[in-house]
Amino acid sequence: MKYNPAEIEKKWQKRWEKEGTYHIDVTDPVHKLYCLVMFIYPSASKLHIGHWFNYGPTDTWARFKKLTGKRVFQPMGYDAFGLPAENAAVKTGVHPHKSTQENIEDIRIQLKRIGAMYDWRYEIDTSVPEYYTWTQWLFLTLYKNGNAYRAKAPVNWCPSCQTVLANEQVIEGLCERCSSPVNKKDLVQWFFRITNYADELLEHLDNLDWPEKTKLMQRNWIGKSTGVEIQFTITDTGDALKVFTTRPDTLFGVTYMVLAPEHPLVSKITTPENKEHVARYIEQASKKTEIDRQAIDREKTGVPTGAYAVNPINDEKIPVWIADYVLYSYGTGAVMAVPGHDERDFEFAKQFDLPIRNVILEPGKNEHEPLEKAYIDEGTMIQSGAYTGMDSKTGIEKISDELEERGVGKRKINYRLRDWLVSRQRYWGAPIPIIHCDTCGEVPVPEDQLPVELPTDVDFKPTGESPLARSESYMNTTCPKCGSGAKRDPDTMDTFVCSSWYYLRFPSATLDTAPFDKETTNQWLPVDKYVGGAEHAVMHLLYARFITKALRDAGYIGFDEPFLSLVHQGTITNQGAKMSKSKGNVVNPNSFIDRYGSDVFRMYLMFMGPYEEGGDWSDAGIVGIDRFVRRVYHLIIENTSYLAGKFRDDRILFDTLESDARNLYRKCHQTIKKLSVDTERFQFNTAIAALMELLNEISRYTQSMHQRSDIEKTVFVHTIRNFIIMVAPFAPHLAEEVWEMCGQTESIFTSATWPRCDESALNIEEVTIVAQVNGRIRAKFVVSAGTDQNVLKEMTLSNENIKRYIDGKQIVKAIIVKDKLVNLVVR
RNA sequence: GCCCAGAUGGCGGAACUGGUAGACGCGCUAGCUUCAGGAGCUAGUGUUCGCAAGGACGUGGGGGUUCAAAUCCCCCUCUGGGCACCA
Repeated sequence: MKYNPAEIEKKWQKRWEKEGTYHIDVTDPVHKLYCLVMFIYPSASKLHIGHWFNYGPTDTWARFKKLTGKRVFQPMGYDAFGLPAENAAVKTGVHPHKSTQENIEDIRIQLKRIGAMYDWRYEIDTSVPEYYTWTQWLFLTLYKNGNAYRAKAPVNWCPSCQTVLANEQVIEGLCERCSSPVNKKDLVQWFFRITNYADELLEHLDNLDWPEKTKLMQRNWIGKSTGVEIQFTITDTGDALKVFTTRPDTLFGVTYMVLAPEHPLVSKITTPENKEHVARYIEQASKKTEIDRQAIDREKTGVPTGAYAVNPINDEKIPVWIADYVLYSYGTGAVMAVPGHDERDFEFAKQFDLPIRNVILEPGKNEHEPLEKAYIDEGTMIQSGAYTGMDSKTGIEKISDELEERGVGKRKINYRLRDWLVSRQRYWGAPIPIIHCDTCGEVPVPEDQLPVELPTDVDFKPTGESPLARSESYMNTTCPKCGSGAKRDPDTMDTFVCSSWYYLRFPSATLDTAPFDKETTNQWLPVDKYVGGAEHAVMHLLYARFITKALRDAGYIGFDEPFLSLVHQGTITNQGAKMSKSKGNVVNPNSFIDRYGSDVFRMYLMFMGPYEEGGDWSDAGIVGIDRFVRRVYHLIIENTSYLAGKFRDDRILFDTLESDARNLYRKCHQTIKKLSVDTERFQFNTAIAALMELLNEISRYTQSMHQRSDIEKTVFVHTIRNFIIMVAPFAPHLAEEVWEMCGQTESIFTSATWPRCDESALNIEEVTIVAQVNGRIRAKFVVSAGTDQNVLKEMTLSNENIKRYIDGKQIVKAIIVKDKLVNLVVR
């Protein structure tokens, strides 16, 4: 019989579905394990290799855990709101609801072909009212707790997408979606107060089993810095000018001040003769795109305001400038410039011929040498009044103390993280459940009036104004408070809001009275293993952590973190480039599934290399996995007479085994050990290699099966049964089929348990000793393990080839490592 | 510019706390088989010198530590990822 994956895979997928093999009863949390892959974005109707690489291996891990006795909950859903669907709709005229639902239909069929353990009864779709009702509930919950607010702020605007963007969605000054240059605009927008949680988001990273790289990215994004807010005084007006610095030790080196062009004090302190220049500069700065502003190699620009400020440490009068290298959104929007010890200030000072003062002496340098560039590290304080001679580290503390005592400074912590801008001027998203009333102001839609349904009869062409604003029937409503006529909020939510809480929804996917059942949620969450792309390191993953904490504080859940353990699959590239439609290098998995089957394809993806590294796509080796799978299939067909027969006995005593039965048994248990460790750690490539090694050994063993003794046949059956169970997570359909051939009637995933390693069989009995002379290998010999060091030395000395290298020489030293090597050092 | 990760045969990749470099697979070579299919089996396969025994060289480049380095330290090159005037 020939291995026919198409037939076998169909058969088992049908049977799993019919029997509900992977159904999980969420009311019973005993041995629960919540394994989650990032749900799918259904913008295109085809699964690509990246999806398979995400879902296949994760399913392997989940199946492994199931076999070890866990009750694995593995759901799947659709992140269905979002710009790509809407942009496609603008182009094709097909309504995004229609295209999204059609895509989901296609995608579901393809997902099922993977043959993963998804419990489809818990499927979710973020774009349907059954889901977004609760996205709106989430918004209102944050609103009630002061974590959602509306404010006017300079925000990122994508002129192509015609909407605002969160900071996280601006990549190098370009829109994350469409790569257009992003502008700043002053707009009233909705924000989530993620900065309230900045410190906790930073601190809790330490407890998470996440890739260090990802934690580091989040730490950098949060960007905590400790310093002092120092108050300078504007001489003419008496206004306080506050600046934040991490280097109060350089305070004696301040030679000018700089305000961000947007700083409110600018208009007040600018002297009449400078008004025109300043106004022109502000005008120009506001027109720049983020790219222009951020280009680091660009020359610094700025203009003096004509005002002066007084340095509180030495009463020195210094000029105040405005320049766009100072960001209004960070700290106080103003800086004290220390050109001697800050690269940016140095560059600016050079540009405008401002004085540069050396106040931190670099170790080994002469105080009177002029600075060639800013010295930004620690050193000895000089020209610093009473602080001269102090090391800068101490100086930071001492000067901070003095400023605090005198009431002109305060220690402060600043974060780079900004509040999350969640409103969007687009159509295909969850409407913001707020009503604007002329008398009552902002009024939240009462919960019992949710959902605020997204109307379908809207012209969603992007114009920069929210499409919903054009729908009178949508916009006009009554105020829930006073009953008079009022307007709905015309914006929709960032799709990252939908995905910031979906993991909470899964176990309660069908619940229609609440976003999630409190008890079930607290039992099944946090997610035990979360798998998805590293591109979400700071967006989705940070948002989800924040939402979890906010809901905890609102009293809905009893845990701090949503994802205890995180794995990122690597990226599969093609010819070195990320696969994308525009590059035309997308590889369609379907041709491989048709030819080799799902088992072979997913296993090949796992065998290609380390899971977390990904790699460049090549189908060159897939035949290797195909051969492996067929060899397994044929090996079992040829031996069913033993497998289904009387040789089943798991109580084999290793000590009674001899020769190759002993070796096979040992190999079997070595493999069990390796598979258990490697599969747990997502090291699928080496796990599969170990399975191949075991198969090679079994094949050799079976060549003389007919003349083997009963005990030898028993060892064979024992090994092959364990082998099938170990193959099962990697090639589930194949495993079911051969398991059935062995006379089993129930699914391997419900009837088998992951084998336990017989430690007594692992003792290595023979070892190869490497004999070296001066560190170079000159001979090898096999001895039994534990052979005495002196014996090893004697054997080395008497070795013919070794003799050639030591004759006539003096042995200075002999290094002998038990069971490993002998190294003779001769002169 | 700064931070992080990496570089191993013709190819994908293995290698525990420094102790046989190249597991496993692809490819290639030879042989055997077959109801000739994109099949199976056996042996070989880092480079190089040699009939062989056995040498020399070898983990991006250069230095170092050590009896011993893919592994530890320093410098450099390249590749991938992140941040990008955050004071």
